[in-house]
Amino acid sequence: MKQQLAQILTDVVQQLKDQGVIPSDAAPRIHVENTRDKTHGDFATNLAMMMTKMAGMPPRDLAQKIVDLLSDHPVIEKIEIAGPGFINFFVQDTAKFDVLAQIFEQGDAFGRCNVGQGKSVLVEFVSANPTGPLHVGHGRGAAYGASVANLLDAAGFDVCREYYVNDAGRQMDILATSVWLRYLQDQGEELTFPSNGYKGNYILDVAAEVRSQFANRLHKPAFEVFANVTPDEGMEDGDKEKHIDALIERAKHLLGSQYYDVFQIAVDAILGDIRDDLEGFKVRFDNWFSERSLMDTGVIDAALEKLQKAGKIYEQRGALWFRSTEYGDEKDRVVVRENGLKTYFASDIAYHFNKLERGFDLLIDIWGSDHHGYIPRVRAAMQAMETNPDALEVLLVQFAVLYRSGEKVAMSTRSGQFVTLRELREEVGSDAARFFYVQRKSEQHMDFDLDLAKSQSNDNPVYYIQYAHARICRVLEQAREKGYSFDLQQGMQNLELLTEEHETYLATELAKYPEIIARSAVVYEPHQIAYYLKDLANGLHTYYNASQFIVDDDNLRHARLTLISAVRQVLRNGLALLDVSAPESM
RNA sequence: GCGCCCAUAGCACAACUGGAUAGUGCAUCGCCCUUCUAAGGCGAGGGUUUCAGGUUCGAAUCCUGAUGGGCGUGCCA
Repeated sequence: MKQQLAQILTDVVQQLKDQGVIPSDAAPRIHVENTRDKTHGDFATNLAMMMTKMAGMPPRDLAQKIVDLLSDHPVIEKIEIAGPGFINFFVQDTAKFDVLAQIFEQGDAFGRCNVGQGKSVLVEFVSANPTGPLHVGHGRGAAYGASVANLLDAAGFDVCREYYVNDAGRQMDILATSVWLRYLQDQGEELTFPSNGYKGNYILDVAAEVRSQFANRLHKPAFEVFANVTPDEGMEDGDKEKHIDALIERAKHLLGSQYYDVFQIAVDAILGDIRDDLEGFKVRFDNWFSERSLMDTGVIDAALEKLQKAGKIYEQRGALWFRSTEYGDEKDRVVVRENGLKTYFASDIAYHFNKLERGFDLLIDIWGSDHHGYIPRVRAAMQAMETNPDALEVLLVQFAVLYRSGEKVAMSTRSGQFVTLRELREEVGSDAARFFYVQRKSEQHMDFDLDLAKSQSNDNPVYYIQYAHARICRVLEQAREKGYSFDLQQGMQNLELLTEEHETYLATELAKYPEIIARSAVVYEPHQIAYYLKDLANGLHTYYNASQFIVDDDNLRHARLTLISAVRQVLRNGLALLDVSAPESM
C-alpha cells in the first residue's frame, strides 16, 4: 500500500515537471510515512513541503496541485490537505485486512524482504578472549550481534556469523601460566600467585583438568619456578608485568613442549565453556576463526608484505610501523615490535585481509565501545590494501553498567570478580536476558539492574509479548475444546465483519511488520523489533479485554480467530528474530 | 590536554532518521475478574527534549559553543 502510494506520487512529480511547476532536473525524495495520529489518516506525505522551494509556491497550494493530479484509487477513501501542507491518505477499512492473506500464505517467512539483494555479509561479534567465562558485558554484544545477523538474514542478505578466537598472544600465555601455577599449588607447592595472573575460580577447574590428564608429571618445585624471576608488584623493585612475563618464560623453559599441552587444555576448556554458554543463549556461529591459524598459514606475513610493497611500512627504533596517519589515524602504529613479535594489530590487519579474500561484500565488526579508538587504524589498513573502506562497518556496543541493590558493581576479569553471562542466564532466563539487552539502542549507555532482571518478571516486557502469544494459543485451544468450529478460509471471507477500532488497528499494525524489518536491518537496530512487538502485543491485549473472540455467530468467530491467528504468526516471527521463544502456554 | 560517543517525565528507554499535539514501561493515584489465563485492560497526573546561539516552511533529531557523564589516547590484547 505504502509502496503503491510512493509510486503514484513519483508519477505525479513527473507530471509536475512536464507542466513546468518544478524544474525538470529536480529530484524530490518521495517519502510516505505512517501517521502517528489517526485523524491524519493512514498514510501521509510531506512532498508538497519538500518541493515548496523548488516550485516557488506555498506548500498548501502545491499540495492542492498534487491532489488534483491524483487519480482515483480503488482503496483510497479520501485525501486531505492538512497542517502546513501534509497530504493525508485515508485507506478503506476493508483494504486494511488484505495483509492477512499474505501472512497466512508466507507463514514463518512473512516479513522477509530483499533489500539485501543477496549481498554477502560477514558479521563478526563477541570474539571475547578465551581467557575466562563470558560476563554480562559480552552478553550485550552477543545478543545485539545475533539479532543484527538475524535481521540482515531476514532482509535478504547472505549472512555469515563469525567469532574471532584470540588463541595466540601474551594474554593466552598468562592464562596457561596461571593454570599451571594453580596446578602446582594443588600439588602442594607453596607459592605466591602473581598479581597479574588470572585469579578466577574457573582456573582451578582447568588446573584440575591438567591434573587428571598429567597426574603429577608436570610438577616442579616452586623455588625452581620462581628462580631469578623479577619480583611482583608490591615488592622492592617489583613490576607485575615483568613478573608475569618472567614466569611465562620459566614455565616454557621448565615444561618444554608440555607447556603447549597445558596451553591447549586451557584454550579448549575455556572455549568449550564459551560455546556452551552461547549455545544456551541461543547465539550460534557459522565459523570460529582462529587467530593462530593466521600465523600458521602465513596470512599475517602475506598481509604485511602487501603493505610493505605498497610502501606503507617503515622501520624505526627496531620496530616496523604502518603509516596509518596517511589515512587519518592519529599516529602510525607498530606492527612488528622491537623484539620481533607481531602486535595484535598485525593479526587484525591479516584477519581483515583474509575476510576480504573470502569475497564478502560487507564486513560488520561488532566491538565494545572501549575499542572505538581502534577503528581509524583498521580502516586505514583496509584502505592501504586498496579496498573500499566502506565495505567495513564497525558497530559499537556500550558496556552495560551493572547495578545491584542500587550500587554499581565493580568488575574486572583479572581479579575474577564479575557476574557471568551464565549466571545471568540461569537467574533470569535466556529469553528475558536476550530481550532486555536488545531493547536499548546499542550505542546507548545502559544500566542493567540485576535485582530488576532477576526479580520475578513483572518488569521484563518479554513476558508481556510472550503472554500475548500464549493467550492466542489458549483461545484457539479453548474454541476447540468447547466444540466451536474455526475455519481460516471462512474467516478470510468474512473479514468485512471486523469493524471494531481494535481490529483495524491490529491489521494496520500487522501490515507494518515487513517495513519494520527492512528499516531496522539497514540501520542495524534490532530494538525497533522489540518496540514493535510490544505495540503489537498491547494491541492484542487491549482487543482481548474489549471483545469476546469465541462467539456464537459463526462468521464473526471465524473472522476474529483468523485475525488473532495472524497476530500470533507475526509475534512468533518477530520473537524468532530476537531468538526469544514463543510459548504456547504460560 | 586532544579525540570519539552520549545527554529526552522521578527511574529506565522510544520517537518511522528533519514533520503535525514528543511516546512506552516502571513508580504514584483511581477504576475493571461469576467471562477465551488479571503475567491483562482502561483512565489521571507528570516535559523549556542539559544550557546558549544558528540553519529553514518546520529541530529531540543537522551545525557552533558551553556544561555534565562514559570511553580512548601502549612496541597490551
